[in-house]
Amino acid sequence: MKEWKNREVSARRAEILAHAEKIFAAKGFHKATMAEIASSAGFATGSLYQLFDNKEDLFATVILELTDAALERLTNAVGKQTTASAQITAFITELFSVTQKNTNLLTILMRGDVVVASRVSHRIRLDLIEKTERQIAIAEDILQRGVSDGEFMSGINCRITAMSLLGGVRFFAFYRIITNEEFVLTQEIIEDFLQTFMRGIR
Amino acid sequence: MKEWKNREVSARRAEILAHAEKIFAAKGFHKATMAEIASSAGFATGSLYQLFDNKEDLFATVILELTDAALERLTNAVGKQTTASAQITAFITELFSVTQKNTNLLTILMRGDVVVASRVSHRIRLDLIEKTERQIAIAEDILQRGVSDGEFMSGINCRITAMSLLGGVRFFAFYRIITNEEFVLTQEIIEDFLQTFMRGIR
Amino acid sequence: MKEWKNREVSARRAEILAHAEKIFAAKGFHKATMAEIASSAGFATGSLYQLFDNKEDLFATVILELTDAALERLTNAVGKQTTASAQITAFITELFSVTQKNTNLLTILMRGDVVVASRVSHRIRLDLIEKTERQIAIAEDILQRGVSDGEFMSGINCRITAMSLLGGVRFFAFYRIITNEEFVLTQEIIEDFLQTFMRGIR
Amino acid sequence: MKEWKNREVSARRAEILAHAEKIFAAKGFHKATMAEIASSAGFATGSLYQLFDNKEDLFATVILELTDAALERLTNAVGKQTTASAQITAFITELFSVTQKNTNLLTILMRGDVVVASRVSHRIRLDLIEKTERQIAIAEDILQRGVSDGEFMSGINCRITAMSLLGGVRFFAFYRIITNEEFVLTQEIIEDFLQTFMRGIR
DNA sequence: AATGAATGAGTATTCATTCAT
DNA sequence: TATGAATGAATACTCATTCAT
Repeated sequence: MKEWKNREVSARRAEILAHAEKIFAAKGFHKATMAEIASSAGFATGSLYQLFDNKEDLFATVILELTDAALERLTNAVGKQTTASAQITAFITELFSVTQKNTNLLTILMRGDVVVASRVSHRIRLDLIEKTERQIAIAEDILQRGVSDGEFMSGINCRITAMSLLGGVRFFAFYRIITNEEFVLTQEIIEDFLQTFMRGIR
Repeated sequence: MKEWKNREVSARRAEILAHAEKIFAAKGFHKATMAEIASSAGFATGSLYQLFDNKEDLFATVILELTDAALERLTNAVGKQTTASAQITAFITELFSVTQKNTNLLTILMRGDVVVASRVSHRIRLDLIEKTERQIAIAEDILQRGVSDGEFMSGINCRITAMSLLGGVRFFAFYRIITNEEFVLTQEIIEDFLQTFMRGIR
Repeated sequence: MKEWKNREVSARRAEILAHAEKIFAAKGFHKATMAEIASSAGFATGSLYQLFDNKEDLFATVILELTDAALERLTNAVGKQTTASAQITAFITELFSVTQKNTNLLTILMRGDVVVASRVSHRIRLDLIEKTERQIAIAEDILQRGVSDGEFMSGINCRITAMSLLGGVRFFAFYRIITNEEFVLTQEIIEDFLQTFMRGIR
Repeated sequence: MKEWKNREVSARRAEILAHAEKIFAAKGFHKATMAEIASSAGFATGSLYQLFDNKEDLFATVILELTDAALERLTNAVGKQTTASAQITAFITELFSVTQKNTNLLTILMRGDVVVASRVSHRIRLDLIEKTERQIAIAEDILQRGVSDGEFMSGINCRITAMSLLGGVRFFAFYRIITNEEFVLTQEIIEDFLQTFMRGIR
C-alpha cells in the first residue's frame, strides 16, 4: 500500500515537473503562474505546495533534474568509447543531441532569471556552475588522455580547448533557440564542427 | 536653443540609459523598478516616460545601444587589418575585449527575459538575432577570403567555423559571469584559443 | 464495550483539548493551525473533526472548559468559609491563584479574537459574559451578606465593589502576562491588595 | 506649496487612521482587509502603502496614537489639581471618561492580536507595557504624595493600590464592551467606586 | 473510525503607468 | 516640461475542511 502511494506521489511529482517545464519555457519564471502550472497538470494550486516549497523551489527542481539527466547521458555516451578520438566525437555528438532534445531547458536557461541570486536561485546558479565544470572536466580529461596517448597534438591547452568545444556546441543550441528552431542541426554540420576542431583551419 | 535643448535631452537620455544599464544588470528586468532607475539617475519617475514609452522600451534601448557599440568596435578592429589571419586574430581579440568590458550587457543578456516575446522584447530578440548574424557574417567573410587567398585550408565550412569561433569566445564570457568574474581572461588564454582554432588538436 | 469506547473518546478529547490550549495560547487563534494541534496531540488532521465541528468550536470548547473549572474552584473555595470576611479573603486568594495557574487561558483571552461575533465566537462571548457575571455575583453576595451581618460597612455599593475587586485581581494577571511573567505575585502583594479594599486609603 | 502638501498628507493620514480604527475595532486585525480600509477612507489599496509600511504598521499606528492621546488627557487632568485627593479623583474620573470615549481602542485591545509577538506587534506590546506603566506611575505618584502630605493613610502599598485602581476602572470598560455597551457608566457609579477606594469596605 | 491528500477561496503587497499641478 | 502621488491589476501562498480509502 505504501509502495503504491509512493508510486502515486512520484508520478504526481513527475507530472507537475513536466508541465512546469513546458510553462516555464514558454513564459519564463515570472510570467508563469502557479495556478497555471497546477491546472495544466490537473491539480489544485495548493497541491503544488505539498511537493515543492514554493515557486522558486519548483523552478530549481525543474532545472536540476534536467541538467542531471543531461550530464548522465553525456557520461554514458563517453563511457561506451575507448580511444580519445572516439570519446571526443561521442561527447560532442551527444552534447549536440542533448541540446537538441532539451529545447525547454535551454530556453529556460537562456531566459535567465537564473544567473543572479536570491535564496533559491543561488542554488540553481551553484548547480549550473557545477554542471558546467563537470562538462568541461569530461572533455578536458579526454583531451588530456588523447595527448598522453599521442592521439592528440602535444602542446594544446586542454582546458581552453575543452571550453571552446563546449562553447561552440552551446552556441549552435543558442542560435537554434533564438531563430525559433528554424536552424536545423544536420549530421553534416556536426561533422564539419568536429573537423574544424580536429584539423584546425590553417 | 533647439540645439541646446537637444543636447540637454540627449544628455538626459544617456544619463538614464547608463543608470538603467547598471540596475538592469544588477537586478534583472523584473526586480529593477522604474522608480529606482529614475532616482538613481536623478529624475522623477514620470520623467522616464518622456524619453521612453515604457519599461520594456527602456530595457530594449539599453540593450540595442550596447550591442550597436560592440558591433561597431568589432568592425573597426577588423578594418585595420589586411590579411585574413590578422583579421581573424583581430576579430577574436576584440571580441574577447568587448565581452570583458561589457559585463553589464552580458549579465543582462544572460539573465534573459530577452529570449521570448511580447511586443517590445520581440524587438530585442530580432535585434539580437541580427547582431549575432552580423557577427557571424564578419567572421565568415574573413574565413572565406582566407580560403580564397590560400591562407586557410580549403574545404572548411566557413559558416560553421565562424559560429564555433563566436560560441567559443562567448562561452568564456559566460563562464566569467557565472563564476562571479573570478575567472580572468589572460593574453595567454586568448593565444591558446587562437592556436586551437588555427592548428586543430590533432 | 461502550463504556470502554466512551473512555477512549473522552481521553482523546481531553488530549486534544490540552494540546489545543497550549497551542492557542502560544500562537493565538489565527496562527494556530488544525494540522499542528492534531499532530501535537498525536492524531491526523481529519480526526479533530470527529470530536469538534470546526476550529472555532474547538477554540470555544477550550475556553469554556477552562472557565468552568475556574468557576468551580472559586465556588469551592468560598464554600469552605463561613464569615463574610473569610469568604471574601478566600475568594480573592483563590482568584489570584486561579489566574496564576491559568496562564494559558488568560493569554488566550487577552489575545482576544473572542470579543466579537461570528457564529461560534458569539457562543464564547456569551459564556464569558455569563462567567464574569457569576464571578461578580459570588463576590456581590458575600459583600451583601457581610453588610447584613454588620461585618462590612453599610452604605457600600456591593455590586460596584465586587466589580472593582474582580477588576483589580484581573489587572494583576494582565500585568503579569504582558510583562512576560516577570512580575511575580507574592503573598505580601495579595495581603496589601486585601488591605486596600478592607480599610480604604484614607 | 510644500506646506499645503504636507497638510494634505497629514489629512490623508488622519483620514486613513480614523477609518482603520473603526474597521479594526469592528472586525479585528485579521478579518479587516487593507482593501476595505482603503476604500472606506476613499483611497486605492496601494495608497495605504505610501503612508504605512504594511498592515501591521497601520494597526500599530492606530493603537499608538490612541494610547498617546489617552495618556496625554490623563496627565492634563491630573495637572489641573493640587491636593492628592483632588488629583486621584481627577485621575479616576478622567480614566473613566477616556475609556468611555475610546470604545474602538478598547475593543481593539480586547480582541487582542496585540499581546503576542511578531516584528511589529512586538512594538505594540512594548508600547502597551510602557503606557500601562506610566498610568500606574501617575496614580502611584499621587498616592505617594498623599501619604507624605498626610492626606492618605500611611502604611498603604502605593504601587499595589495604584494597580488596583487601574484594574478596577479598566474592568468597568471591559464589562461595558462585552455587554455591547448596555452597561452605562453613571456619575453615581464613579462616586461609589471612589468611595470604596477611599474608605474601604470595613 | 481514522487517515491525510487534495482542494480552492481569500488577501497582502508590489510597481508600471498616469495625470493633475 | 517635470513632478511624484495615486492608482489598481495581478499573484504567491496558507490552511480549514472534505472525503476516498
